[in-house]
Formats: sequence, structure tokens, C-alpha cells
Amino acid sequence: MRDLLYLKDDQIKDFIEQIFYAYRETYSDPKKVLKKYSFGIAHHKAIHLIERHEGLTVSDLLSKLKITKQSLNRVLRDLVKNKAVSLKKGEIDSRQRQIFLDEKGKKLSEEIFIEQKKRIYNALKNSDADSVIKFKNILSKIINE
Amino acid sequence: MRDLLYLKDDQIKDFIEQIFYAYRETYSDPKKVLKKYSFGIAHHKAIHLIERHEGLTVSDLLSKLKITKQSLNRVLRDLVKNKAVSLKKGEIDSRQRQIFLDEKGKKLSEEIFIEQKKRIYNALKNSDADSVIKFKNILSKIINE
DNA sequence: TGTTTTTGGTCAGTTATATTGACATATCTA
DNA sequence: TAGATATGTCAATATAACTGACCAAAAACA
Repeated sequence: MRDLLYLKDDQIKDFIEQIFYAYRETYSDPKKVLKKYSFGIAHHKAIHLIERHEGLTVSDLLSKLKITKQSLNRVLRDLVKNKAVSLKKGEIDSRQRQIFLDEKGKKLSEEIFIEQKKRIYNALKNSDADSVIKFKNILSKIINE
Repeated sequence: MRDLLYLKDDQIKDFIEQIFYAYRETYSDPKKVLKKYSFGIAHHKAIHLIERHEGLTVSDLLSKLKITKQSLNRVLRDLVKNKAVSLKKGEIDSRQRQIFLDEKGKKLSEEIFIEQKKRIYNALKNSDADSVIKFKNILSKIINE
């Protein structure tokens, strides 16, 4: 291993710690909004991914969330009951269910985003494009390691 | 708001999603090690912070973890029972308890770090110093927003 | 065609991590 | 000494996850 300053153990420990803080803060910002709908962070993550990938299947969502289908099912049941999302038979493969946001889900998704956006926007607004690209690039590497 | 490409909503949503993935993957790496000791992620986070700030007080740890003292107490009880950490009366203020790693706790901390280090190290090893500095800088801004 | 596999749903029980609220004790500070 | 602070603890509850078992519908395959 090369003896680079930024690869020293303490530096790596800093990153491990900061990733935790960044996650915790980013995902606690929309708590009030979620509470208004009686939803939690599990619903939030599902809503986020459905909004970003409209029409995704249950197994698509499962593999993004990496939770069991029993866990996801509770969440989806809540969301459907609340008319935030709808499940429709898959067009190609009718065993599958494709998931879509209803009006209420779109509204919730927007409200959540307004809260979360602030933190990220403010962190990035004074950074140059190069910094942001590099940030994203390293984040991707961490995920795909 | 300036109309910068990297501040477009979809880009910000990407970041929100990636922060989640980065956290999840980073903190699931040492699961096996933790299971060996019958500990979970809550114990992991406590051990991490105690290792980084030996002798910190219960309230120091509480404010870093942002959980209730009842939640932390379960974790500390487990760690003390397992001889991973020790609490000692505060030297200046004896109402306080200062937390230290025992031998077993140090060993566990190292085993955890070996697992977590790989991901971060590999993500950073081919990046130049400038990228790493910029990454850390934006992460800090996100946390302190 | 009939069999096997895949996709999704569900029941039941359990675990891990956190919460709220109340109350107790020791110690510090004014 | 009175009040504030740091910590610990009891009890009940919430949330998000898990394992394991089983079922039905639809697709894929032989």
C-alpha cells in the first residue's frame, strides 16, 4: 500500500464516520413531512425509488432496497392503502407488478424532496463543477467496490 | 437559484440516493465480524466512536450518536458485559463516566476496521489527492449544513 | 402438453434499534 | 443547602427489519 496521507487509517476512519453522519442528517430532514402522512424512512426510500424509476417492478425495488419481500410488502401495503402508489400488472410479464406514484404519492415525493434538497443544494452551491464531479465519482466508487 | 447542471433536481436526487447506498454498503461490510461477537450496528457505531475518542463521556457519545440515553444504555451494557469497554469515573467531574476500550474491544475495533477499510481504500486508491480533498470537503458541508 | 421455475403475496413469530415517560442517585454549582 | 446536571434504570411502545413456511398465477422449458 502506498503511504499517501489521505489513505492513512485515521483518514479512512474519518470517511467512514462522515458517511454515517451524511446519511443520518440527509434522511432525517424530511421526518416531519413523513410523520404528517404517518410514514417512516422505509416508506420514504420506497417513494424515492418509485419516483425515480416509474413503473419499476417489485423485484427491481427489492434489489435496490436490499430488504426482504416481507419487509417491502408491509411498506407497499401502507403506500397502496394510503393511495400514494398503485401496482399494475406487468405489461410484458403479467406475473410482475409495476409500481407507479398516484397523485398523493407525487405530492408526498415533492414535499420530501423540498426538505432534502436544501441540505445538498447548500453544500454544493459554492462548489465548482469539478469538485462536484469528483465527489460523485468517489461516491460511485465506494458503492460499486 | 443558478441553473447549474449539477444542481438540477435529478442530480441532487442522485446524491441523496448515493449517500444512502454508500452508507448501507460501508456499514454492512463488517456484519460477519459483529455477528461473531453477537453485536449489531449500534454496537459497531459506539465502538467506532470510542476508539476514535478514547475516554469520551457518555454525553459526548450521546451527542455524536444522536440517540436517547436509554438506547445507548442497552448498547453500553452489552459492551461492558462482554468486556469490550470499561466505564470509569470522570477525573474532573465524577458524575461523568469516561469510556475506554478494553483489549477485547480493541481487537473487535480492528477487525471491524479491516472489513470497512477495503471498500474505502479501494475507492480512493486511484484518486488523486485533490479529488479526495474535494470529496471530504463536500461531505463536511453536507453534514454541517 | 405437463412439469418446473419465477414472481409475487401472505401468515406467523422474532430480533434489533430506537422511542417516550417516569423516576432515582450521585455529584457539582451557585 | 437548594437546584441543576450526568447518568442509570424500569416499563411500554414503535419501526424496520429478519426467518421460515406456504400458496397462486404466470412464464419457461422439456
